[in-house]
Amino acid sequence: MQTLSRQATPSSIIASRVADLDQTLAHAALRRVEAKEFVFIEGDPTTHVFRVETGAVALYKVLADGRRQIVGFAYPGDLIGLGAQGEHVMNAQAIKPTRLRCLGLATLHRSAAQDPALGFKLYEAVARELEATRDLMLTTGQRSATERVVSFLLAFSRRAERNGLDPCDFELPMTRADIGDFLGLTIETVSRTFTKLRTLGFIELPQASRVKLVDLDHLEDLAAGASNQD
Amino acid sequence: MQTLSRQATPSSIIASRVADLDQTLAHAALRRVEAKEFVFIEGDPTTHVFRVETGAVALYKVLADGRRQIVGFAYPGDLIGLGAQGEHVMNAQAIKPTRLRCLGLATLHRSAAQDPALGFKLYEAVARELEATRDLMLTTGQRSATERVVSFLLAFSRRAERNGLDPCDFELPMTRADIGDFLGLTIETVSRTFTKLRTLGFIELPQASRVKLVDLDHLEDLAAGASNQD
DNA sequence: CGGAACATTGACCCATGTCAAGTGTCGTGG
DNA sequence: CCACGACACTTGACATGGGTCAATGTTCCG
Repeated sequence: MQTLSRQATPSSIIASRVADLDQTLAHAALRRVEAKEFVFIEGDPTTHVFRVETGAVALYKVLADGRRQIVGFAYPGDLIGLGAQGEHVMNAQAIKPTRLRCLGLATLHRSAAQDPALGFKLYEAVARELEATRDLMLTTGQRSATERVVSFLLAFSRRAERNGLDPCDFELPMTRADIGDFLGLTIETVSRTFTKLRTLGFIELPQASRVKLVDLDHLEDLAAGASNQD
Repeated sequence: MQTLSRQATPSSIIASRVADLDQTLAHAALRRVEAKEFVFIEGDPTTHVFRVETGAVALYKVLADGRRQIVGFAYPGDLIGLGAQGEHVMNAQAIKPTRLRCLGLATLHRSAAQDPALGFKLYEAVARELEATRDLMLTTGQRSATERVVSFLLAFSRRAERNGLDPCDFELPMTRADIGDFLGLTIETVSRTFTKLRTLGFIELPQASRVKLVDLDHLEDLAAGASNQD
């Protein structure tokens, strides 16, 4: 979820049994969902928290007329369903075949009542998501189409790097429509921007979903707002 | 902070000593800041959490070239500074004379280590903010200028109502620039939209900062996306 | 009373949306 | 193995909402 933000430093003062959550999740029930299948939808009672094991999930809200805002993508290691009170206020839909660990909320609450470190850890997890969401807001609220797309690619690249993958050659799990609904742009604008970046020689696109970042320096400049003639 | 979302239901399973936070804050040091004065700025070490007692505070991030995204306004009762790890990643600036209660983070962490209910309460507080931020994202990412401004006015109206004030006649504490930077619009567009709503007879503007909502029904329609010819 | 900050209004323009063809690409069934 | 259909993506032509720039009005405070 912390898609557009740098990694937060885990500065918990309390660091006793914080492994508990991972522990519990490791033994939790596994659930498989196919691409396009929902993990939960708006209005569902919040019964579980999920951790993505493999695959990817899009989290989004929709307006009455169908306009859609993806508020984040969840990749392996990310938690989803946290922070909802009573019922879900958004949809979680797999964008590729995905495996999830499921943790009952009742269990979680019971544990949190006993273990202060756990409550604190939940707090930190949500705080990181909040941070990521605010960064995304800065992007959709203030940046141009090119800046948005480049920020998105660089954020994805950083994530790949953190996970020990090649930060300059990766497969995007989501469609252009997903990227558009994430960044507040249309499919066409996303596509045109990709083409522009390729023409400029900053990226390569061997296939639609495969991206190779060729000129990091210039990309960083674009993300920072060059071409606004400084 | 939950500016653009409906009130979250306080469904804490654990509801023992949750008054502790309010208790502590009631006795905490009071700080006064003038309009335009900062409560904290980006990069400041996170030493305190604040609760707004009176006044209003804008929370915002800035891009290198000065573009600004306000991610939320904090009004009396709202907590600010929660969720930051180590150092602040945004600015908190009073938009009118404001009084704040200050709570040392060390104290807060110490309490959270003892009282599971407190940790859980912090979690819920941040979760509510996350929800509000995501709603705002839906607005800035997908809605037209008119929809954004109307959503903003209606959200403000609901807040007034919750606080026992007149939901249809209120004083906006922030400037047009603040509203623009909150909604991802320019000052001029905000101003023109206000004028348009006045011309349509949906609102009145006795002064620039005073708004009277005259035709709630039509405003609700606009916020929902009427005029997109349905 | 004067000036600074804020707000409004107008004219113009451009980035991005919209609409409409095309062009892959992939999976399925003949 | 190929043909077909369904999607996803790209590209082009055109339209427009909202940004930019500039002038004017308003409010408030010293």
